[in-house]
Amino acid sequence: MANEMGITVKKEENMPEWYSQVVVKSELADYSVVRGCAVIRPLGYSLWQSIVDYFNQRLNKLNVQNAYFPLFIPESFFHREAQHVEGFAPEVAWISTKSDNEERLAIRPTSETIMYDSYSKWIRSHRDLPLRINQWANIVRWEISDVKIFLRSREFLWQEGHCVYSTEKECEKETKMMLKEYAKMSEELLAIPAITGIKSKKETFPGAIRTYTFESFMPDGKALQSGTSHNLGQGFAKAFNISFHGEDGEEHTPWQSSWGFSTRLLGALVMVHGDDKGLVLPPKMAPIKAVIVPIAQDKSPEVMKKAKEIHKKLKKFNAHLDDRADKSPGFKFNEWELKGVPLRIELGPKDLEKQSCVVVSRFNGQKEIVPLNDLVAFVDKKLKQIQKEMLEKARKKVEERKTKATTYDELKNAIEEKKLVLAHHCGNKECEEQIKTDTGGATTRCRPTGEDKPEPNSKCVCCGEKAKYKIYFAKNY
RNA sequence: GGGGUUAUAGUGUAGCUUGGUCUAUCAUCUGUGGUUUGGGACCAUAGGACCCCAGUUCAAAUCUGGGUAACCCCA
Repeated sequence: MANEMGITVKKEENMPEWYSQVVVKSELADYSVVRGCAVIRPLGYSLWQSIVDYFNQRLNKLNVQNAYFPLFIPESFFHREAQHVEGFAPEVAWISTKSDNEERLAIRPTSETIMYDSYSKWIRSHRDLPLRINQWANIVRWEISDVKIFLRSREFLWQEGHCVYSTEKECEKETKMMLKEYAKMSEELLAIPAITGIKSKKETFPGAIRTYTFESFMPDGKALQSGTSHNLGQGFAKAFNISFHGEDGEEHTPWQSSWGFSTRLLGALVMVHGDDKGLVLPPKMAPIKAVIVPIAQDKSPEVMKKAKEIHKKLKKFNAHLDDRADKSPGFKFNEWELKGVPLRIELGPKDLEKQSCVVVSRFNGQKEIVPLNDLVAFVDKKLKQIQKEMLEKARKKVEERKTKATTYDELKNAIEEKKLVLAHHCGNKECEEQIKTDTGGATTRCRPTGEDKPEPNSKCVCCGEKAKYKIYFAKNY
């Protein structure tokens, strides 16, 4: 039955509207009265918390420490690195409250400058390196006025890691390592296939010499930049006077990297896994991994008694017992499906007779009758299986959308067909711009890791100049 | 930057052209009581709204002007 409580549009037919409905109706997040900003509700925040917990464990293993730097950045800091100021100037929000002789302050759009000012004081010796610091923070980028919750908003949450190394080699090695960490997290935790590679010159972070990226490919044929790891070279170090005494007694300029991902990942999670009934959460992300729905609970005290028993047994999965008396089972089924809970356990009088229950998987709708005695082991196994199968399913969808283009027409057609297109490119910014114009906004995504070498004597798909590398093209979020 | 559309309970809406039983429709929602329960149950009962400011008028949700906000289209 069509009802405005549920999702009223199909994912395939109108993805922007579908996305907005899923996010709001599942209570992940909500729009706010503040223009350009969204509210992350408890369910949405718990998903972010899952990511934070996972990543903090990884950071600990990688000897990265968490810290916190000011939200405000003096205007002059931006001007120290020429490309950095040029890249961020249009989207910086400024504080207008200040006394006459005070410097104007920006609200951080990213924290390189404010952090590196401190770094210059802290780093003296090669013994102080490598320095690896991460901060969890909120970020403001003001140019955005139309909100797409998690994907585009003026304020968002992220982590930014900022490391300093004594050698170029070590810096490059760890810049790449962090990208691998991101890809691993995307696939293991979020069950989202990661496409990794190097950004083109045009898409490189302002102030960096090289940007590694992991891209997620959405079901509507658009790519989403989901995390980046930048080799900053020595530009910021020079601009912020970071130097160290080497073993040789000489003064040296260190090498730096920065890397980050944001609450955008939650947007990807919704789009990749969600369906016409709402959210679908991978078990590792779901705050509640199973919900128990008793049938005829008021008529049969036995049902409630057993349901409570099961609830206790499934505590380690943070199972939820939905014992609301004023809601029918059908209502509950729909509601928990909307919220994406991985498993639903139905328990009614008919099940009690057989000492079993019905377990339904959210992501494929599969129903299984499970003996009550085997339930805990079954749930454990099933959750692991679902986590794996969700990644496989998502990966298969991405692979189906990958294609290659050797001519400009092929490229344009493939983009039109919502593909992720691999083609030769000359590496010129002007040529990238031309492609963007001709394809209705498709941009170069990345030179895929290990697959970006051009064929001998190959030419750029657009301008016909000698190709420098192979690169993915797709429309962009 | 230019053009268009809209603004009514928590949500979605009817009413506006032609001002007057509008004491504002319907559904959902929220509270309470009861009957229900294997795919969005039902009955009873209560609650909740005309974006803001001015003007016209005996009389404004409705007409006029201004403001504000949102959405859409074009550059």
